[in-house]
Amino acid sequence: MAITGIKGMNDILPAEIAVWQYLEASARRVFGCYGFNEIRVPVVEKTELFKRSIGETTDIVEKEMYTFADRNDHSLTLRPEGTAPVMRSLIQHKLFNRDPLTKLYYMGPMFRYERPQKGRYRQFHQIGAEVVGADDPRIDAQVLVMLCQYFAEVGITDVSLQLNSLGCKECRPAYREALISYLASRTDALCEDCQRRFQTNPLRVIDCKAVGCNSATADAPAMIDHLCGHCDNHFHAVRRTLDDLEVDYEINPRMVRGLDYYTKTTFEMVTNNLGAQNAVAAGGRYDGLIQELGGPALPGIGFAMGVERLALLKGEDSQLVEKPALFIAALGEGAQRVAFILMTRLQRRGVRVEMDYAGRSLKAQIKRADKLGAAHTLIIGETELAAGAGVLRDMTSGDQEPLALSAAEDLLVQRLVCSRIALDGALTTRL
RNA sequence: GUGAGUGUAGCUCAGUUGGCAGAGCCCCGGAUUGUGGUUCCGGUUGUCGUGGGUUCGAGCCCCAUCACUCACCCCA
Repeated sequence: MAITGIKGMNDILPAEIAVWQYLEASARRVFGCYGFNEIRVPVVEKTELFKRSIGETTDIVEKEMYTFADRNDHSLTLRPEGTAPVMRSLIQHKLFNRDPLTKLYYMGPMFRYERPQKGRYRQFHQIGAEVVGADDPRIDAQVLVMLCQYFAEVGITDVSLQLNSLGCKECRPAYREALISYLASRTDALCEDCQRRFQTNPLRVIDCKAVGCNSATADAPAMIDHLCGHCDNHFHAVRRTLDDLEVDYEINPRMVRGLDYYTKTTFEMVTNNLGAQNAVAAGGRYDGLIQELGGPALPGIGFAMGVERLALLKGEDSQLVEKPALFIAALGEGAQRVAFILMTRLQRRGVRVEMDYAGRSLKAQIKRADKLGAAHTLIIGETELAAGAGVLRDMTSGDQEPLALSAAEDLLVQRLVCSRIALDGALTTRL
């Protein structure tokens, strides 16, 4: 019996890696423009970190974490999300002392023990960004603009940005009480889950998708109508800035977050094209988190995107697959020897080159060149070898021209590097 | 944790009332000397998820088990 992988933890095979690399490279490029720098933190942290940040009573902490004891009986957890580890690192290394405004991004695997389904896996990947040190509403807007630009640049268009405010520790408790008393008057209409949780986590009830709950809470009080003066001003300033920047968004007063640390501005990028899952990216402000984790009272805001979900939306794009610039088709032992040396020299100089090693017919070799998507094929047979000139075939047009073997290396480097720049140009304009 | 569905070639899937294990794609070779994409011809590929049971005979019927998928839930 062969050993298989673990449920919900997937291999990303060469055929699908092009999209992943594209999504990651695009994030680096776009986030870089906004002044973000990458940070890499471990995949494992002390369990306490997630309990303190995400919240003891959240589903993630209660039943979804991969928690285990190491050989010294310390409780460790595979990170279920990225913000808490990044904040831990920021506090530990006092990054806020080097720069009052810290902008970080990260990408990597996260782990949650859930039943896998479409767009939801036990090991999944996030690309996230965090800004620490500013509570200016323009920062909220900037983060949202950056998020929207990312989606535009990677060509994922069928999404919408949902915006809400969850208030702060000044105004949320009062709202919570108002919501509980509203819900208490109509518990009969709520689904089983909501009847249980309306006391512990009433905000979750207005986010419930059960039809009963949905209609029962239709005119429930909304957080955005109960914001304190400060939060209300902040929310309006964020909206005004987004309007100035012509960013499309919808206010969704029922949107709630699954992690306890969120305050004020919260948002989700949602889609209808992911089956039961509709969030591709989500985030918000977390003004109390850093202090809660033992750091200074610094405000923060950030988001995370699900890479598997982005990849599902993006789909397979053959244009993203790396193709050889050249295939060398050699016939006969002497030609194969020359071809292998030439191929290696070109590879050393940065050209993607392929050849055949099985001594196949010219027809079979050209067929393979076509299949690999090579832009050109250099044919070297006995006659070419004797004449000292190969035949360079343009695989798109079918045009062929002689190419002196003595000068082939330099000519091909020059030519194929040029075509590579043209290809990059095409990719850039396509965005 | 709950529910439903599906397991047959590398991939997508047929398989009749229980009677020799199939197709398409992929891969390999060929269609007058050494030229790809279209077409035509030929070929390779199997623990029918696994273990039991019924039967002269099981891919098909029965029991168990495992895996996967989707949904609930939750969320990126």
